[in-house]
Order: sequence, then C-alpha cells, then structure tokens
Amino acid sequence: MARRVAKPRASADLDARKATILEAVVTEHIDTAQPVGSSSVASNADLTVSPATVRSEMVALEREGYLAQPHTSAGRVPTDKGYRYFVDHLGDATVGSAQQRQVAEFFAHVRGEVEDVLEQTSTLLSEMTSYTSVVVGAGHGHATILSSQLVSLDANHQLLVTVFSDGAVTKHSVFTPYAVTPSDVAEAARQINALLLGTSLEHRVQVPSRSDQVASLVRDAVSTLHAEAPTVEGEQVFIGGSSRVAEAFNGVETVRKVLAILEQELLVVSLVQDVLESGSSVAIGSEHGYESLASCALIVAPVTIDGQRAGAVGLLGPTRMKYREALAAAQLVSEQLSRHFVGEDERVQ
Amino acid sequence: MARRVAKPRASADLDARKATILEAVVTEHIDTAQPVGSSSVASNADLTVSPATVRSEMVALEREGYLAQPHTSAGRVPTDKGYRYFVDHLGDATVGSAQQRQVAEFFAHVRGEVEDVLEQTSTLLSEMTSYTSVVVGAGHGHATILSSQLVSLDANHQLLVTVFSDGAVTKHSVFTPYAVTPSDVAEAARQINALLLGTSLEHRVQVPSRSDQVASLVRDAVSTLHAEAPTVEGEQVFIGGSSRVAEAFNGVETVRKVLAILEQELLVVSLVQDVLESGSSVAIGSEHGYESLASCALIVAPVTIDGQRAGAVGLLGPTRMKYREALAAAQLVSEQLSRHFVGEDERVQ
DNA sequence: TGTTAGCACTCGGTAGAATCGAGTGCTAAC
DNA sequence: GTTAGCACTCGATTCTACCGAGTGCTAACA
Repeated sequence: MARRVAKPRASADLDARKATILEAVVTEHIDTAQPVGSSSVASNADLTVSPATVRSEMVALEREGYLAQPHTSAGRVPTDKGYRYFVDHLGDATVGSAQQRQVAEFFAHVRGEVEDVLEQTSTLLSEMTSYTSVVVGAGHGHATILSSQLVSLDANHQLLVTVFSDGAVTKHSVFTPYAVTPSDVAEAARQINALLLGTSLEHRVQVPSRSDQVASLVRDAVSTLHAEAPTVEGEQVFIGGSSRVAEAFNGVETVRKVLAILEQELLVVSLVQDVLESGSSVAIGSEHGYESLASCALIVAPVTIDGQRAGAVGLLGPTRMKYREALAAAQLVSEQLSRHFVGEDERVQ
Repeated sequence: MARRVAKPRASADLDARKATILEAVVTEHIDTAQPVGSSSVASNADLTVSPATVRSEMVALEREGYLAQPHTSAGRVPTDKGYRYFVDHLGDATVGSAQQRQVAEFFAHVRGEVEDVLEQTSTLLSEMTSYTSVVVGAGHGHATILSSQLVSLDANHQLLVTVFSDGAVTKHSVFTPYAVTPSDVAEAARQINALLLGTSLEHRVQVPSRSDQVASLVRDAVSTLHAEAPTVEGEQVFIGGSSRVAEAFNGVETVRKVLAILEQELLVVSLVQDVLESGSSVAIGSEHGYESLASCALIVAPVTIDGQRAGAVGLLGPTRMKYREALAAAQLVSEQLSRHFVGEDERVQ
C-alpha cells in the first residue's frame, strides 16, 4: 500500500559557498516562513560577499533544484531537495539543558504499563517540540506466550486471554452456537495452554482436528488468536499533540489532509516503518510518497531493546520544521525510551 | 473540573409566526452559513407576510435574544438561544433509508471485541454525518471480577491480569524489589483469586496485612488494581473523523482549540457525561461550559444495556450543524449499538 | 391595530487604480 | 570572479468609488 520511501541519495556536495548560502536560506526560511532575499543572506556572518554574488549563486542553486522562487521578484524558498541537503549536512545537535532535564524528569517518574508510558511519551515529545508526535509500540509477533486462559463469560461466550513474554495481554472472544459446560471450558483451557505455551504468533501451532465440542472450542480459540497476527501484529500507535497540526500548516485543507492521514493508524505505522527501513531518519515532502503529506516532514527514531527494534518515535511537522531541535529531541527520547525498558529488564536480573 | 452543563430551560414558547421565522432563519443559516435577510425568510412557503413584517418580528426576536446581527445592514444569525429553541422544537426525524441500510449493514457484519466495535462505530457515525464523533465505552467499575491471574514476567516483575464480567480485561504490573519464586507467585495468585473473585472495583476488598513476601505481593497487586478505579474507571474513548474538525470550522485557531480538547480523553468523557446527566441530548455553544468549544454543539445519545447506561455516542460539530440529521443518526446508532450488545447477551441464554 | 409599501440609510464586500518596496537580473566596471 | 548600479517585476498594501443586500422608519392602508 505505502509506496517505498525514496532512498535519500547522498547529495553531491555543493562547494562551500553555495552550501553556506543554502544553509542560510533554509535557516532563515524555517525561522520566518518567508522567501529569503539575497541581501539578508549576504549579511550572514559566515559570508563576506555582496548580495549580487549571492544572487548569482542562488541562480545556480535554483537551476540545480535546491531553491525555488515563488514568483519573480520574490526571495528564494528551499525545495525538498534543498531541505534534504540541509538535513544531510546537519551537524549533531543536543537538546537544551532545560529540555534534557524535562526528559530525565519524565523518565525518572513515569510509571505504569508499557502502553501508558508510550502514550505519555508521545505527549512529552509533542510538548517538547510543538510538533505532532507519533509513538509506535512494536507488535508481539515474536514474543512467546507465557499464559493463556479461557474465561467463560457465559455458556456461549468464552474469552481467551493471552499473556506474552513482552508483557502484552490480548483478549479474543470465542462464540459458540452450542452451550459449553464449565468442565468443557476447563478442559479446553488446559488443551489450549498445552498447545500455546512457549509458542509465538509467528509460528502457528498445529491444532488437532478432532470433532468433539471441546476440540472445536480449542480450534476456534486458537484460530481467533492467530487471525490477528498477520495484519496488525499488535502494533500500537499513540499520537500526541494532533492539535499542533493546526499550528504547523496554514491552509485549512492541508490541516484536514494531514489529520485524515493521522486517523488511519495502520497507515501511520507503515509510514514510520517505511522511513525507518529506508535507513534515513527524516522523510521530507514527497520522499515518503504520500501526496497529502507533500508539505510535511517526518522525523523518526527507532526504539530498540537489546538491539531489537521494539518500536519507534516520530515527529510530524511542516517541511520547514526545526530539524535540528526536532531530530535531537526525537533521538534523545528514543534513546531514553529504549533505556527505560532495558532498565526495567535489568531491575529484574 | 468540568463545569456543570446549563440545564436547558424549557424556553417560553414563541407565538407561531415568530417560531416559523426563527426556524426559517436557523434552517437557512445552517444551510448557507450566511446571515439571513428578511426577504428570503418571507419567501418561505409557510409564511404569507411581507419582508417588512418579518423585519419587525426579527427585531423582537433579536431583543429577546434568539437572533443577532453581525452588523447593521446584515441579515440575522441565530444565537445559541435561537439554536436551543430550534432544537427543542425539532420534530422527530429519521435518517434516510440509504443510511439506515448502511447502519444495518454495519451492525450485521461488525465483529470483534467490544473495543473494536466501538472504534468502528465511531468511524461509522462520523462518516454518516461528516462530523467528528465520540464513542464512550463505560468503565467496568461495577462489573464483577471473573478471573484474576498473576503471570510472572520475571522474578521481579509480575503481571496481574484481571477479567471482568463485562468482558473487559486489564493488566497491571507489579514490581518487587526482591525476587519472587514461582511457588510464591502461585500462592499469591491463589490468594488474590480468593480475594477478588466476584468482587467489583467499586467495593474494595480488605487485604490481610501479614508481612511475608507473598502477602506483600498480594497487597501490591490488589492495590495496584484498585488504584485505577476511582480516576478513570476504565472508560474508553474512541474519536472518529477528527479531520472533520477542519471542515466544520473556518478559523484555524478554532480548529486548534477543538483538537486540543479532543486530545484530552478524560475531558471528553466528562463532557459527554455532563451533557447526558443534564438530561438533554444536545449542548449548544456555551451551554457545556468550555470556552474553547463556544462555537461547537455536542449531540449525545446514551448506550444502554438492560436499562443500565453502558456508554454513549456523540457528535461534535459547529453550532450551525445539521441537528435533525445528526440527532437522528446518533440516536439510531446508539440504539443499534445497545441492541448489538444485548443481542450478544441473548445469543448466550 | 396589525400589516405593508416606500424610502433613506448603513456598511461590508468588491473592484480598480495608485503606490510601495523588496528583490531580481543584467551590465559594465573593477 | 566580484561588485556597484540600475531598470524592472510583481505581490502586497492602501485608497477610492461603488454596489447592493439588508435594515429601520414612516406613512398609508385594511
């Protein structure tokens, strides 16, 4: 469904002066949201040339696709390619110490289940950056099943509750057209346990195909559980600060489109996934292949536990977003989040 | 936190002609979003008077607070009070047959856990009406506990999984500073079961205060479970079509404010709750007491199971929303939703 | 007494003209 | 290769005129 994210080609290096000019244009445009003129670039500290020189360089940068002109006699605006160059040549940045304290504070005190932590993290990220944040929790496809329990809600309705080694808990209803006795439920529960314990959803178990009621209950329960796996794999998405969308974009129509995308959680997951897999941490404008997000940039940072990808955090803003700060924030939070879960594990051993 | 919703006073009846005029103004303004002039009202079929007469009536309606004038020489616009009168005197409406089929279709085929049904219902409602929808699932405060299970994730981390009679499943982590042996976990699980089975979160159970490790594990687990109850009571909120907010309101700032409210799920729950308790099914403009929602109207309809309130559905739109259609849709869906769950129960007996 | 036609008046919205100025591209000199 | 100088472009702003939808008032009418 989601188109593959264009691999950001390592853009051919520009000569030093062009690079400085491009950087100045991008920086200022991010700041002011206005087209940037040659004279304000020329007044840049790192540059000792006249506006006229800057202009001729800008003509070149425009010809090469890094800059664009909204109309004659306006300043220049970065293109996606321009932003891409800027991001690729961005020095490392760290977040301000106040924010660093905020994050440390947060992770020192955050409590509760994984879901709660992820949700609150998304709020944190969005408040730190003023952008909409996305936090994706990994699915439990490869976690092993620690416990499964069949609880009878009534004679025709059983609930299969499964606990995974990563702490995830799922429930699945099993309806039967026939009434099931408590002893049948107990027997089915015993068999289900025997089948599932220690397995993961990735590796389906073979269910014996006897035709008595208990066996068919077992079959129904297990297949309901397995039915979930391939589609969603239990990924969880938490979106924080969706109201920031209205701040970041001026056109109401753009806001609508972006919100419409955010509503589709599956799509958000695959979007983040695609960007992660592209190896880059930023997808700018049309790079991610969704037309309605053409004026957006998406920053992602993986969350890992023991080197395994366990989710991701992301930030969605306009292409003219504050990449340096946002990247730093996303990276800091994703690291801390990774450490947080590892820390929980270590408290264990 | 949430201010009490103003009880919609049964507005003193207007005489027939004023009522017709008010209705015409409201209807047309909902349609066109423009101030309504005397002549277009006069051309209304039910009215056989001249624009001049309409004008003098409008002056009266304005004096009484039902209408307002954006500026001299503009037409009239309904005030919140005007909308209130309109809504209070709205004849019953049914949704179109196409939509009726859509709803029937939906409930005939929807499957999955309660949460999934509620989430999909919110999408349905929003697509039917083009407004943002809210679906609130009741908490499990008064459901009894059918099963509780303590699963060991590792020696210091146990997971208490609780199944309620309404089919809800919760999990709560219990961390211990000391390592717990499998046999201790089993013993604690046994004791917890003995304590909790058949109880509800409303009625706290007394936990014996022995000081061995098993007892303290039991204590921790039970208190963690109970800690949840008073605040959230496990209500679940599903919001559908949040992108509709961008369509319904023109000012970007309004959009931002509304989205910011929708982000706070607890607030949405209490908002819906308040309106339900006020006995009305619509809260218009300032009636619900949230300043940032001053230009919004909220329609709610309760979902009941066996006469018990089990949740609610809601629609959030601009004050000039299509009340008749939206009310009909909300009522239809809430009825069907109620029936859906009862139907599930009946399949049982 | 309620209704209506007639009319002067108000005022937001639109269109056009004038102007401003930021910024450009080009050229010629350095 | 760089830069000062300069004519030129074109969006944004301001101003004006004007239109017209809609009003409120008044006087005549049923």
